Amino acid sequence: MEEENNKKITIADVAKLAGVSKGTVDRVLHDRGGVSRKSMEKIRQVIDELGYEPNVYASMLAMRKEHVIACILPDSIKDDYWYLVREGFEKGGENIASMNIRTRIFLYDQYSPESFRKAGMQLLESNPSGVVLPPFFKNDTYTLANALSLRGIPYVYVDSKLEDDGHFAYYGMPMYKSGYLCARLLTLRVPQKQLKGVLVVRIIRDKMRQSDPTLNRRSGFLDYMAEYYPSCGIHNLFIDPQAPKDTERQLNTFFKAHPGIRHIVMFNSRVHLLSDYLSRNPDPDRVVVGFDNLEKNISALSSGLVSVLICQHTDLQSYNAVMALSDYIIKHKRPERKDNFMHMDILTSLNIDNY
Amino acid sequence: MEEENNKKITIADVAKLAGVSKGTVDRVLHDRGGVSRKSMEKIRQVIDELGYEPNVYASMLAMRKEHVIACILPDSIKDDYWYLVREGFEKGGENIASMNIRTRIFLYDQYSPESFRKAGMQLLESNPSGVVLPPFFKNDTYTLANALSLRGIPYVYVDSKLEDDGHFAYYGMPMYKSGYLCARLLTLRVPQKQLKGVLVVRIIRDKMRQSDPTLNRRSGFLDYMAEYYPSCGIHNLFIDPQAPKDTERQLNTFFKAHPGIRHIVMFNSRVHLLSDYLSRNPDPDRVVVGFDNLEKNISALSSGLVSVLICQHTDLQSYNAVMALSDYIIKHKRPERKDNFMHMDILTSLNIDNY
DNA sequence: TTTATTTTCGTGCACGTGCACGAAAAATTT
DNA sequence: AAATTTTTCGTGCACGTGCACGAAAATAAA
Repeated sequence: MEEENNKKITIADVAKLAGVSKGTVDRVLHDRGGVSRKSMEKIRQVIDELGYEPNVYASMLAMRKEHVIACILPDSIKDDYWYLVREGFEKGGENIASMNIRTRIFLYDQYSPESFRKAGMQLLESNPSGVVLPPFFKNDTYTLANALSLRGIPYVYVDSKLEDDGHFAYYGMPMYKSGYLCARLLTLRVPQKQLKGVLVVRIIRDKMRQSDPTLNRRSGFLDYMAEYYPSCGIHNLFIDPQAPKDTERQLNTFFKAHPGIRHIVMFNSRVHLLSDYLSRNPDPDRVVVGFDNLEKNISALSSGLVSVLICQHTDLQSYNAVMALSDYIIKHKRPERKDNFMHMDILTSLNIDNY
Repeated sequence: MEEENNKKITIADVAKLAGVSKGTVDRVLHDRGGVSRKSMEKIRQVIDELGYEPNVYASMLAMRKEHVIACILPDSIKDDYWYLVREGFEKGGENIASMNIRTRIFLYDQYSPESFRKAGMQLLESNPSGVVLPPFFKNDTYTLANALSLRGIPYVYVDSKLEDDGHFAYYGMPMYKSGYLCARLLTLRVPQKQLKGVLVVRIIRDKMRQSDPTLNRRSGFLDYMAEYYPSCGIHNLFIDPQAPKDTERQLNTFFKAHPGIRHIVMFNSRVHLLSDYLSRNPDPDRVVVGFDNLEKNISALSSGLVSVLICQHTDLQSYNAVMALSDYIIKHKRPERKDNFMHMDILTSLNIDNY
């Protein structure tokens, strides 16, 4: 459409054709004010007449500001769920390092809202050009989001998302659907009358975190079961991640009481907590479905203890978030879609390579 | 590790500390010769002493050359396999357009090696800075790859790969494994004695293309079947994509002769060719497994005609290829791994969204 | 009309690198 | 030693944009 004939159009070209100086063109390009209505209109017209597009390189070179993309995260051990988020963020950081955009991570204690607020303050002080924001404590996340909005700093939700429309983008998983899919994979090709019952293993957690996305997943799961296996019993077992011994004992007693049940599911990312029990009580007909590609889960999958993992490329979420922000910083481009739901990947022992 | 204290190190800094001019530093940075051994060593030393890293923006700004990334592709109709490759390539193109790197596609007729050679010549004439190269005609692809090597132009294989180590990178699928996985998904939770037989639908194709990657997939499939269902019969049916009527008739006669068979598989990307027959002869117990996320396949999946699709994110392959090449052009960085095998995605009707 | 104030705009340098041109230094030939 | 060739190197401009400084023009106040 535009004339591709030769050279790129520069600010100087626009200036000449509009009969002003490049300084003035620059002013309208950046809405910096101090331009008469008449010149502005003329310049605007010339700009899209020529199809002017700014030169990213020259722009970044001239603009000395050092950009920082920040992320606030629970201080997690390795191979935790949040560690995946972190890895993706850092991967993105490496990618844009040569673009002169730095990344910074602000950690907090996931059992202390106080520490979250503190980390949030530090994040604000670092004056970032963009923020990756996985919601944890609902209210405090709101507060932080508002503070960012106020300063005109774009923030991207990952993992889950608050009811807030001021965000720059969102990368996460369709939680409800993932539960639905989970139920399907758990019961695939199992006739109705043959399904004796299902065990849902859950975690005793303190209620600090006001919003737990896996609850939606649970709804999806229960809805599927109600639809296709209405008479199937759903048993809940609450375990404590800190006490593996107890877990194994609890499972033992449960299965002694319900020998017919061979379908197990966990809605959070810690299905690997069952590994000990499962490996000590092998059963070829058992089906175990879990979530998320933690290393421990992956190895449980490849050793056959877990049948299927449903993954959401947790690391890709934060990676995409970083890239979207850097694209905005560099090219002033927004992502195609504001809310991006990741694909649900089905992992079995046969396709875990190259994930 | 390096001192982050303040400013970025520039060529001028290096020059001063090495006691030379920036021109000389530039010469060693680009291996342009004309530098005495002594100065060179000194400069090299200073460079990694200071941890100098070139400024991408300044570099690209100063270097006026217009970069082109090219791709050579079969001239395909929409919703063909190659169309996915093309989409990914173009997507990558949009992404780097603002970086002043253009993309160009050279099309050829997939039934004419002659046209491939012609397109290859044109590609060379366009003097690209990088090439995305899906092998088709084996020998001619070799010839082209050699020509590129000779000119120092990096080329990236996608889809499949020749036995050639001069390539810059490779993005493709583990074909053998995908066949293995396919067999598993086809027979999942089916007891040995219950499996009456399997139908493999294949395509009569002219043998122009000397290398057909789906043959590897077939081996993987057969190996799995031989291992887990040694007595299961594998039937082959050859159809002509140009003659849908014949296809339907062939399928009808086949299933009249083998009423017990309900497991169907296709190794190429055209499982949608079976849609007509399948929709006219519904059978809830039938299992159909195919490959690749063509639009037509996707809709066959979501309408329940096809049970499972194994996908390799064909578009991501060429997309990644473009990004890898642009990263090399801009930042002189090579991808982490030379040969990259894509993940095999398992698609069912429940997780086709957001793919 | 003159002066003060505000609005509008032009000029010019800086950003860090690539590269051409030609000068200086070293090596070779005469 | 002088002249010539080759090697080595320094200088300076260009790339396109951002922004500060101050000048010019327009407007308001005297």
